Amino acid sequence: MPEDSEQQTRDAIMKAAFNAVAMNGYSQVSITDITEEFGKSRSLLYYHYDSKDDILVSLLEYVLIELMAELENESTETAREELELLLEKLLPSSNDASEREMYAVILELRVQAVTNESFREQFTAVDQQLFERIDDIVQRGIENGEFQPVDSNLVCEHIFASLNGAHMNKLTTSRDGITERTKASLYDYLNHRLYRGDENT
Amino acid sequence: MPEDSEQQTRDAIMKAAFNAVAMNGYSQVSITDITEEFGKSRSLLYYHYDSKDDILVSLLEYVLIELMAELENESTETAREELELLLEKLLPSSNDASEREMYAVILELRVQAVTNESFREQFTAVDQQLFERIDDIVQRGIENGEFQPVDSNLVCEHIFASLNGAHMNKLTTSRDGITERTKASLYDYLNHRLYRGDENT
DNA sequence: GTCTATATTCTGATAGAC
DNA sequence: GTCTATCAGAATATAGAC
Repeated sequence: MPEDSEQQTRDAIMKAAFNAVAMNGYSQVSITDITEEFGKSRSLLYYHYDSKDDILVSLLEYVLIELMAELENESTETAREELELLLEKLLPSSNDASEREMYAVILELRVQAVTNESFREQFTAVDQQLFERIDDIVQRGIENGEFQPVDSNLVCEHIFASLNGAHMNKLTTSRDGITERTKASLYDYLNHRLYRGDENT
Repeated sequence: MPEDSEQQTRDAIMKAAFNAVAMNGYSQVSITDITEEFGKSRSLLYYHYDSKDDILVSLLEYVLIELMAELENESTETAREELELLLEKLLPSSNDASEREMYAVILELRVQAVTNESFREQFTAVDQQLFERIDDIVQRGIENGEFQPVDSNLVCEHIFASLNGAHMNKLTTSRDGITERTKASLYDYLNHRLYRGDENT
């Protein structure tokens, strides 16, 4: 099923917009910046999209779809494996620059949700999906006895906040070893609050 | 010690810039917006500040100083009291609009740190201070036997990430009861990981 | 210190040729 | 579909009067 060329061009524009935002941040990005990343003419953007706003709203959809695709389920033996696989994707320890770019762009877009209702709706929906995804895993773990019988909502909410906070810390400060430390602290939490085995200290 | 009038004007401009960012977000704010909040002429801004950039960088300092002032120590009997007093300030449950504005503006500014080195330096320094503040309390609690003998760094890192994530969730999504739920999940964590008393479930 | 007026550059967007 | 040329308006910033 080959993509038609209209869709290819639109994708290329999305990639250009992504790079432009990654480079200078949402607050600085202009149509000219996107054009330069795109490599074609400025007016061509307007042939494929209605306005700058249209491009940026489309970028949000594009990025969120890409994110959710990366988080697709893989079948695992245990709930714990599934949870840790998901967390590893959501909080990659690698210093992979493209992973960082991805989460940086999402953060830039996310903050627009503070003052932009349509952005907020999209993030609300994605968070809801992600929350349910984690909740399913935790409940599965509780039911089959892998996990302690915790209040799943409470634990998921906490995992969720930790993840968002971890990205924030990683992307907006330069404290040493912040990624690894935040991650270790999340696993420490899971060890004590969720997993079985009396390794409590 | 009455402030001189130069400082008063600069403060008024800072408040105007704060309101302008709170209203439309960092990415949309213009000198004209700030002028309208300020109520005087546009060029007066340039008499007191060098440039738009200068105003925004100064706003960051202004807001961070205000934040740190709000978190000033109060003497408490127990470490737990001190910790919870601090967390209450950092994560107010009230739906106070001005508290929300404050954290919204900080978030807007914080995300600029992704692509702006001087912003990142400032947030790194503030986070470092705040981290040490929490770390002191936790260590005090451990030493006097109030808290469990945890790895203080690990626990503080986790509290820290949860706080940032809580603000993010609150400000960029509309999930129901998100503030209370995130907060409850943090206290659940403290109950099980830090406080003594065998209320483990 | 504060204003009005203006210079200048940049922005988003369109028209029209190919 | 893609380009060049161009518009109208908004942006930051400055000059100069009071």
